[in-house]
Amino acid sequence: MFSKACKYAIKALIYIASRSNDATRISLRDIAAKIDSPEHFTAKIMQVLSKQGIVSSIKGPNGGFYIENDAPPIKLLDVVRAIDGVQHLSGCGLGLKECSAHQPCPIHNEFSEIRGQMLTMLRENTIQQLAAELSAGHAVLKH
Amino acid sequence: MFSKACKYAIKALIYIASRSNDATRISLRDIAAKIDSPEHFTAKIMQVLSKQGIVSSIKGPNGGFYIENDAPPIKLLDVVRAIDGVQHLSGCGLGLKECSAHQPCPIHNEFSEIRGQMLTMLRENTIQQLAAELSAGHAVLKH
DNA sequence: ATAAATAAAGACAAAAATATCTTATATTAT
DNA sequence: ATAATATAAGATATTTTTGTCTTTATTTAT
Ligand code: FES
Ligand code: FES
Repeated sequence: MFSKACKYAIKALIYIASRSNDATRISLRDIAAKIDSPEHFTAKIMQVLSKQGIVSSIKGPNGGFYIENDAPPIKLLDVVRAIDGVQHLSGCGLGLKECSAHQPCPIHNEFSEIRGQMLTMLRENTIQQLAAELSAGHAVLKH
Repeated sequence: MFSKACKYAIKALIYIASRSNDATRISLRDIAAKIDSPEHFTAKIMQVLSKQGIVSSIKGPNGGFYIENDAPPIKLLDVVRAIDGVQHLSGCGLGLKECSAHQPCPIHNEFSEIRGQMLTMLRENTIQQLAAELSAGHAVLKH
């Protein structure tokens, strides 16, 4: 559904958000440990998120990643778009060059409806909301 | 969403079904041309489908692939399961080792609902039905 | 029988995704 | 200033997916 990179990105951001109320910076090592991801691979993903302005970072001792307290909510869709690209969420389910109701593939109607629900879900859910779920102990990021 | 292999498989089967009323065998070359797929890669996929009993084949001149007229309907889910595997449709959206309501990831509720709708769609739609759409000119398999 | 057509099988290659390792650079604490 | 910490960047490796090529086996038509 999503690439591993994208899953790591979402989990990392949720973890960071869940600890960003107290202005602490979260180190890469800590992130990788808490979401059970390869550290250096995660680093690359974080760099993309950082460049896109989705997460902030500070170098040096006590440095790390953080999300501003007054930052606007980060939609899941923003993250998926940044990592997997938009084509991933608008392309034809059967791989036609473009998805259109004009020249649809055989599953266009059924597929595009579900894809639309997925898009809605990704638009309506924010990293901050999900971080609250995590903080409340209602969810986990690793097993 | 689905792998390329799986997309090719679905398209190939729909094409075959759309021409299987008249007991003709469809050659690999014809399939690849009509669904715009690499011929030998498609061959491998067809072999998997053939071994799983999803499609029938006959060698030699005038040989090719076909679907019995009185064959039971092929659910899209059967095809996805054969090519991409079942994990693809039951695994956690964020990559946790297993998806469970007991130890859910932060997007479990939202994700599993959509995944369920996808499963329902794949169960309710059959290759034969979609082939009819194609035959009626309501859909295409390539651009 | 022979030749032609075709699926089947397997070796090989290329590309993409994922993962690891190394070095550079910036920042803070001492 | 120096050392320690941590992000940033890039080179390299591994794995998976996708794609290509070659050979074999089977069947039909002649
Ligand atoms: S054309 Fe295939 S999903 Fe829209
Ligand atoms: S636990 Fe993640 S989707 Fe169910």
